[in-house]
Amino acid sequence: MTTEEKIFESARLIFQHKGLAGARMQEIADGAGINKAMLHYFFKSKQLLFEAVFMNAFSQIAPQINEIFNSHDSVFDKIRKFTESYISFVITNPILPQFIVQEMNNNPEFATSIIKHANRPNPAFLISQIEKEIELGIIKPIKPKQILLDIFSMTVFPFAAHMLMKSIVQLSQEEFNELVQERRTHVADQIINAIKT
Amino acid sequence: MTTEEKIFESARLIFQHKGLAGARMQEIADGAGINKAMLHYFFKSKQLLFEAVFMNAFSQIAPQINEIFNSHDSVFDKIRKFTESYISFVITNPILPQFIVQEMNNNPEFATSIIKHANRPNPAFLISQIEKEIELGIIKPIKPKQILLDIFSMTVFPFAAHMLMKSIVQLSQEEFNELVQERRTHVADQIINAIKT
DNA sequence: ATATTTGTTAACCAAGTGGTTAAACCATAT
DNA sequence: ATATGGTTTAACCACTTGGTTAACAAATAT
Repeated sequence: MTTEEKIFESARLIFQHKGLAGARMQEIADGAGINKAMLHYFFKSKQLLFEAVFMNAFSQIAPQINEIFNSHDSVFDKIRKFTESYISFVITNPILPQFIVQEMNNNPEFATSIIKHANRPNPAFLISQIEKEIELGIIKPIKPKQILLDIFSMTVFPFAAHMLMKSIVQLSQEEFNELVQERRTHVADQIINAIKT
Repeated sequence: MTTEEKIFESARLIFQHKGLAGARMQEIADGAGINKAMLHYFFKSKQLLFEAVFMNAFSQIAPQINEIFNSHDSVFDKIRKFTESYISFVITNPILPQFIVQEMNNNPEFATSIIKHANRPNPAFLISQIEKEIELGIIKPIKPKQILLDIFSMTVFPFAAHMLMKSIVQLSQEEFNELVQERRTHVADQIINAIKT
């Protein structure tokens, strides 16, 4: 692993756990096992190092969404594939959703500007597909964007609000892990049951 | 408004927008229009001032949940009442969910210790009620805790992940506001349609 | 009236912050 | 071998951070 990679990895861990404001350059350097000056040698400033980490995180999340949303499956199949693959992915990267949510909220100007450049998810095709299936009588007449909010909410929230959910629903870590595994199919079942005619 | 209240209000605004790590004592003092020393005079330290704000936020969220969850309504009525009243509440306090979620994730030791003392929501009664209605054939056999996760996810996530949802689902602020208003009934409809036999 | 407690301020402080610099290190090309 | 380029470090710097102090003002109690 090159020094630059060691820095990036350490920065990723610390930024994702403490956020931009909570992270310390010295701590990132210690985590990478190198001198603090190297951070600036490779990444110029804290802000730019953070942006590298954030862009990387966001670019891991975005393409998956487009790939499935723009395929040629039926809406129900898309919902099944999306929740299945997305929850599987997030299970292996559980801090990612909360990191992206948090930094987009805390830094809205920066976040919105970044996302215009990145190939952000585009739900337009899926939305028109839902409208068609509503006309065909396959799906109940529900605003497509409400359905999208439902899907993302049920998929992502238990990870983004990990500690809050553990506390409110009174879950042990094992119980949480088990529920979240089951959600790979549960979420699609719930959504489809709710919207099918 | 007393000086202590002015400090608390200013601290609330700044902590909720920037988090514990991002907030600056000087900025809080400026917001309250008083000298920085007064913060320590009334609240001893940044950590304690933060905890006062956090506790207050959490105590606004928690009791509502218990009140509805432990009433004598049917499960479906509870779901309708909860989503309706909770979304209405959060519409008037839109930063609250993201604040609580963020600080609980960034500060897990503190958060879990706080919540033991506060009268945290207790879903035990509602869970046993769901189990009963499953046996009676009113509700499909679904793990009650999955249903709870579904309810909280669909209710809270659009607020907690405000910026992300606006970006991914491509919502203007007006569109977001409209959808969120409709969600007061939409969420209950979706959940009930998904779980009723 | 006067002592005492409570509220308020400006000035200060040590520790930490992100960031810089100049010198050293080290591989490789000449 | 040695000049050259990128890599790495220790020491440093200006500035910000949360927090303190000592003096002062303003109520309040005596």
